[in-house]
Amino acid sequence: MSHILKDIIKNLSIDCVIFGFEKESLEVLLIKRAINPFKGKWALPGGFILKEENVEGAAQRILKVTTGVEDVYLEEVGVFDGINRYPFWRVFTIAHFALVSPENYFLKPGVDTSAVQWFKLSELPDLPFDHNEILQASLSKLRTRVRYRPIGFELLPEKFTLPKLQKLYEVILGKKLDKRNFRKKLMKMNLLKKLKEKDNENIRRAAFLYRFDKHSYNKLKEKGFIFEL
Amino acid sequence: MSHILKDIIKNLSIDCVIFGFEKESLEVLLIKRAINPFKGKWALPGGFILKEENVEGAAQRILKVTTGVEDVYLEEVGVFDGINRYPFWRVFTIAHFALVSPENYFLKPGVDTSAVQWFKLSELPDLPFDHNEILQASLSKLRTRVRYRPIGFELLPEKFTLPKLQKLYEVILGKKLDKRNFRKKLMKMNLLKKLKEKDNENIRRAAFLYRFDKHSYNKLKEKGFIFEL
DNA sequence: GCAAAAGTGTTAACGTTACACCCATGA
DNA sequence: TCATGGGTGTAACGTTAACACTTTTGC
Repeated sequence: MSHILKDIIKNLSIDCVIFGFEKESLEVLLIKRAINPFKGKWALPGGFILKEENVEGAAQRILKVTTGVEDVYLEEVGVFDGINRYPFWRVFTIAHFALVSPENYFLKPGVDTSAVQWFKLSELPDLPFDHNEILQASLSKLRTRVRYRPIGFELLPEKFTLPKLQKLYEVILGKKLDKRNFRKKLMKMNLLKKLKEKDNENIRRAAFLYRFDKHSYNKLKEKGFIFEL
Repeated sequence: MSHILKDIIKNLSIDCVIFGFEKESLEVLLIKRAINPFKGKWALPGGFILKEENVEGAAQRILKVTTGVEDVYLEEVGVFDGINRYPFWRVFTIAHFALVSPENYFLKPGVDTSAVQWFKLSELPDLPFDHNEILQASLSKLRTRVRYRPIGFELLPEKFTLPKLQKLYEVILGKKLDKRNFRKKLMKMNLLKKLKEKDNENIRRAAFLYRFDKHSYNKLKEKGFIFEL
């Protein structure tokens, strides 16, 4: 850590599982550790909390300085408390997951990290500490959460197509969805604004772009609307 | 605290909202603080984590020594992190809620507490620290949770009647439920075992007693069953 | 015998699921 | 012109919601 010891709360850290969706699959951003313990191993980005920080602030700072990823959607997963989870002294860690649209960010290995890289869920290396466990818990929370909160959009660029969104849900939930039913359900919610533009990717027929309308969502939510997919 | 300072992790505490259901209403168990800060005020039971403890163990110990409530259902709500939430030094607290069937326990004020008492939700005193906020967050989590996990039973004695169970859900969810639909839904789940006994309370017609069948639930859960009410 | 709470089925409305063809575009 | 993925409606089904009367029992 670049912070001196007296600045940090020694017994409390943050670890983040950063999820990204790219090339039709769900990926996790790992850092290669440049310091001990586990120097040289791929691990979740993490770090200690500074004395004057709150939890969310610490998490955002740590993501930024270790990976270059900035100002992202973050959700607390829970506290991990294994007595020997950190080899040098007792550290409780507050696990989070972050949702990121990979093309929005330039990755740059930063503090205490020698590399940053996306890994497909199916090609994850074995992780040090209790990071495997944290990853599983985060994934499990993401899968439940994504059905009841409109957070899937956080994994896509601001403008996205319905086929992409559907693929995203299929990948996260691990099952195929019916195209017509999926669209019908989403459209009835009135949360997506159809744009005049189309997607210019290298596919055959271009798909219309949509934007998630956060403002409408907040208004509906106040009236008791509950997102469900 | 009765523990000397070197035994505790100074920057990490536990606070618990203990919910109980009695006389047809939802109540919260508060303790009267016997030490500073806020000596003499009603507050959530809480305390510091010991160096060799895990979080759940600490929470169970704290509940036991402060209120006499033992071995209860506990769920983590989240970390509360206000920089000045504890006036003497920086303390992050891991908030939990506990579910308790009040008649199962003898309350006894213990470590650092001079009294223990149930308060109706509608008659809560103003709480010190960020305990009002913790209480609201816990209540909100309970309300969501109770619909998707069979945890309502934790608030009732082992044997309970369907009218009591329905009342419980009505109180937590804040709306009246249809008797026939409620029973139909529950019965179809095959989670309740009807007993031969009836309730011997001072009411007119006695209601049959039921027991939640945890074993069946676990088996169903493995097969993908999701409780929903 | 009456007041108070327990118990019990049916129907209509609604939401979910299943399903197949035409369209636009680039190669 | 054909291969690829985008876009669209309807009917069957299952689930939820609405609703009223009979039973038991203590007073």
